[in-house]
Amino acid sequence: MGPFFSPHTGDGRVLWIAIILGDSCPCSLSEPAGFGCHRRSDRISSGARAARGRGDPGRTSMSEVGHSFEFPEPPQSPDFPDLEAQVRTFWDDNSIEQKALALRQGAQRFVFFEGPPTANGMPHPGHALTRAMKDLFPRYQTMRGRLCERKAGWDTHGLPVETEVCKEIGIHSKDQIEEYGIEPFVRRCQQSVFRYVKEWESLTRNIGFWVDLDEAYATYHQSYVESVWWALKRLFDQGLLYQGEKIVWWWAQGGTGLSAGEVGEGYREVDDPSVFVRMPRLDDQGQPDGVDFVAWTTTPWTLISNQFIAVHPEVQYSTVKDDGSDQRFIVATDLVEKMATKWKMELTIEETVVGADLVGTRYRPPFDGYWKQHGGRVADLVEGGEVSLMWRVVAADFVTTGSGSGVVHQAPAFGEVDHEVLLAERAKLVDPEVLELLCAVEPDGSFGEIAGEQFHGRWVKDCDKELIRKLKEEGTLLHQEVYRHDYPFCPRAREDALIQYPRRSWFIQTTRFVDQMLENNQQIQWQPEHIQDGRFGKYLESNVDWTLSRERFWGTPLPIWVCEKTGQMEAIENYQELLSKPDVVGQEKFTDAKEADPTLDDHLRVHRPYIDAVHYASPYSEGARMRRVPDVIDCWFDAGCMPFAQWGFPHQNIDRFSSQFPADFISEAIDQTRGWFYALLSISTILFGPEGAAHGDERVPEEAYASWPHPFKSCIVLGHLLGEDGLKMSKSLKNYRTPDYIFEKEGADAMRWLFYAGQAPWTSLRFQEQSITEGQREFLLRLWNVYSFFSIYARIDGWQPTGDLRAAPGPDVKLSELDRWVLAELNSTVDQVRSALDDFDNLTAATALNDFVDALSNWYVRRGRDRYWCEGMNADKEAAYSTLYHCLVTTTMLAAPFVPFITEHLYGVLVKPRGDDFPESVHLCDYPESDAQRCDDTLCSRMAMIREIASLGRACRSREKLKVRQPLPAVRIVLANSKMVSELAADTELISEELNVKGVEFVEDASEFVSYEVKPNFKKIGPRFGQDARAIAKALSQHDDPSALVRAANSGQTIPLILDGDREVTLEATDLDVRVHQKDGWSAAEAKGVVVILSTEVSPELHREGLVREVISHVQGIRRDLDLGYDQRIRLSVAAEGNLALAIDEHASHLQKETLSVEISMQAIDGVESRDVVIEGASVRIGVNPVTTS
RNA sequence: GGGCUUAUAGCUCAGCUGGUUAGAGCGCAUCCCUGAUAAGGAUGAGGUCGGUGGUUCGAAUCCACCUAAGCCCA
Repeated sequence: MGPFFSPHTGDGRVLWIAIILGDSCPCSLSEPAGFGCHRRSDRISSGARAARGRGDPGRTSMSEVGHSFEFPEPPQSPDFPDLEAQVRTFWDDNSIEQKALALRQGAQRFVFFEGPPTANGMPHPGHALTRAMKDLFPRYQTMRGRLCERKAGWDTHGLPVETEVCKEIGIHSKDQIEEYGIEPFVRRCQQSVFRYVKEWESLTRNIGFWVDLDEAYATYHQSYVESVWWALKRLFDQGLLYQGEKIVWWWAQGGTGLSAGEVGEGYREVDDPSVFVRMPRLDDQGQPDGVDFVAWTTTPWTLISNQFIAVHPEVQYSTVKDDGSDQRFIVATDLVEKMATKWKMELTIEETVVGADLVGTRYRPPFDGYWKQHGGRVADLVEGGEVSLMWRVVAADFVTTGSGSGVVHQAPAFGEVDHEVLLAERAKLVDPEVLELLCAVEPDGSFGEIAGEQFHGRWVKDCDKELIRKLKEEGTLLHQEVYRHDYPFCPRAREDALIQYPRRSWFIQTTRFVDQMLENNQQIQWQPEHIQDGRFGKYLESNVDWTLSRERFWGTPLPIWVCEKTGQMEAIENYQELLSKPDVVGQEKFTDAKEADPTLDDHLRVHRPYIDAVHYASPYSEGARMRRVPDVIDCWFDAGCMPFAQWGFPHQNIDRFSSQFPADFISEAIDQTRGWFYALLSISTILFGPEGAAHGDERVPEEAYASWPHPFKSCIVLGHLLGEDGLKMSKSLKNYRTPDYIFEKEGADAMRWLFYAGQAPWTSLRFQEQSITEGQREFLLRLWNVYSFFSIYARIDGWQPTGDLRAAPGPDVKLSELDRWVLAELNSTVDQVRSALDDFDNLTAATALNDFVDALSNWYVRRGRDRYWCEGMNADKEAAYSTLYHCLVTTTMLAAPFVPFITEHLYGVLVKPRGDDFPESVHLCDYPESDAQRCDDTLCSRMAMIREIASLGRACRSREKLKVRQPLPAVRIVLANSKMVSELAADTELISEELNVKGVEFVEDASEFVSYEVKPNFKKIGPRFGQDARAIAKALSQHDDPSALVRAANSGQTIPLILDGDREVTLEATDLDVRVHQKDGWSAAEAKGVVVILSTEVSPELHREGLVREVISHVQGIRRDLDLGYDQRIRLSVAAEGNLALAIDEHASHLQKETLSVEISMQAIDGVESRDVVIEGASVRIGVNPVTTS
């Protein structure tokens, strides 16, 4: 054994490139600057590495020698945030995003609509989720070869903006805004709109959402506003935009209605009075007949404005007599007992009728104000005849007997449902207008004159007590109690109770299009599916006309001008049209302001108050002027116009609109169901549907009238992101971290992967930092480790891929079975990922990718590691490298839409060193396609069985406390399906290596080790035999020779079976489900269809072999502690005695090979790093001395 | 009060159109590996699939009701 004995060749030649290359570092020859060195001693912290700068990920490392190159050295452990920062810079410097678009010019489009966020609030992790999801599919489709433009957008209007500004200047009521001045107020609104745009842009950039921020649309821009105006004009001209009455939640002190969202914020539990009021029934002559309806309400102040009382048409009502006083009342029959208790009366039922029979009966309201004016009036019915105008019983389905008396007081001015009753009653009249809305309350919340002197001018809620006292005095009040319920208050003035109040508003007649909207909806691909007929479908079915107008300041002005004399109205579609009107004046309000302050945003030209100042001569009345109505519109309408307004259509960009309509894909969170999703669908339906309002405008291209669905074909509805505590993320709870924190710590890819691979996108997700780290380890790091493994050895061997981008192993490469297997898995993964992504299913795609990377790392690489260790190149090693490289590159490309940063980096280090023949970015590549030739289901299921067997073998070892290091004589395998035996026969080597056993034996007649259980294959048996399935199961389980059944099945014979002693059935092999179970007394483990029996006898020879592996293990540990390079030679000394010494002697060459020892000494060497280890209780001194070469 | 959704291991979640041993990851316990190593891996414990009733030969899966939570509306 010479000093330079080579463990590989055994003849003293030193073949290792690493050793020839120099004293320390095998990569020194062509080390690209800045890429570091793989030697352990060269290890530096990630921070220091970042400071050194590793160059851009696209850096090539062409060697000086011809076309050959070397893969760059992977860092010891990846610093993802650092890598991502480099990738961002690479994208920016090389305009990759723009190139991805340019590359697909002229290709079939994949249309994506960006739902505009508001930039006057800070983005939070939830926005990272939507942005990640919005990025995945466009990125994928681009790689699939389609052109996907992504125009960013901002939602800029609405009450939230106004509220923010109000907070800033310390005011909150509408009066105060007017006092402050609409002009400065609106200008402040405009200035605040992009307050957090920097944060939004940085989130967008950091998460890797490719979207064109430079060409972003903003809803307040003139061209956008004018598109909205165009839509409104079309609606107005078709009679679909009208003025009407609506009951709104009204903040009386602030003089404004509140949106549903704001009202929702302000609910709290309060005690309100609950009163039962007598309303005397009237006979045909209009005289009380001695029976009183008992009506119930929790808002006594609305009694003054009473118009009807309502009963449920199908509920039973009884006339009852109070035995004490002889008074008679009408209440719901079910409630008689309850009322008797409440009122402390003895009530006797005299007569019972159904509610419908009471309808039309007249009564007298508790207050006289309106009664005096309208008490005797009647109106003509459409169906003929007449009816008293008010104060009669009406039918209403919402009446319940859950609370109150079953008879409900109706004041349509102060309740939306009550108001609907009024509308329904109006519809029955020949002249609906005669049935006016009674409202005894002024807009400021005080009673009007009609309420009488006592209450006039006072805040209604303050009057409840006195009102009740008055009723009591008059004997009208039957009973009073306290009712605890939730009631809304102004969220910005916590003491101000809101009231429902009628306002005149502008409406869009969406109800006329309900059927079309439903039809449209049916064609949309929703995820999750239940949105279609569930939340969204139900919402459409219960559609009410869209309340468009807002009595506010910062929003798209409603483009209706009214003749001040005649009330005739006109809609205007853009500023230009306005200027073309006769004798138009007022536009100088804006130009003057602009002159005074040149920084004034030009877009404000079309906003309040400047637009309000513009008026023109009325064509309807000589000398009269046309002036704009004061309202602005609901900002949801703005957002819903986005498909055409983002282009300024139809005033410009007609072609861009038509090529980008409808969208293939949109995605937002669940709260957008009634928000953006509804706005998009309804506006598109009423404009571009078959009966849409856009018809007749010749600027509208044919493409706009696309068949359903439009304006979006598929939609992923995202769940909400929850905080670590499982609660909704909220600023006040401080239960979330900003996305920035994650970007800096874990990186964007880790966060994206969590979103895609963690759960279905619509489940609400608990955002736990820990799950980000887990996903990172499980997928990103695992992939990284495979890459790292590959690079280390490819560098050592100087291996280089050939062929095209993905460098699939060519026909001359001698693939091993393991290679063929991993290639089959790879190609089936390609298929799965593609079809899932085509179907907008990120979870299935991500799971398939994850499984593949797991198989690649934990089976392919692990099982094939030693193929890369042997010296020099050979056919098998070539196969191993080319297979692994092909898998890595393909996986990188497959994963690119999911984790765009790390894949860009991997592409940079795996592909770009090969030269300039390939796309400069992974995102400019075509998405991998599978090679059907490589798919092999049989091989895959066979390998799955081998992995199962290996797992069972390990379970046996674990149970017997036998380390894998200890070789064992044999493993016996029993398969339920004997056909698999021949398939697996070729794989015995794999199994024996994995389980460290000397022999593998497939046992067919295994009654010694296992017992058979034969069950029916219910899936086949069930439909065929129905009820007899159970009897068959019983007969099989009680069969006296199960192994005979198995033999019959395996040989393809039919199996006759007697049921319950007489009936006979015949089964085939496929009707059976054979299981094997281990018998006691053997070290065995079982799974479905297989039992593995381990032979645990350790002979002295095997024991010594185990001992040597023990020594090897320790030596490797020492090598690692000494930071030795992977190919560093050592001199080894083992001071061992007895059995151990014998073992070492016996297996010296193996020991040398495994530990890269040039020589082994059985005595301690002086001056050498050594350590004492314990092997089987005995202390052993092992010394390791690195060989220095010169 | 109405609509929709959800409920599966200690935690986070899979479980395809019903098929008889309900899966993964994390955590935990035990252990392995050490030439991907400030990594990696295995094995194990842990579940009457929210409850009750029904349909069915068979239900985590379908139906009804109930309970709890979330979202939306009122």
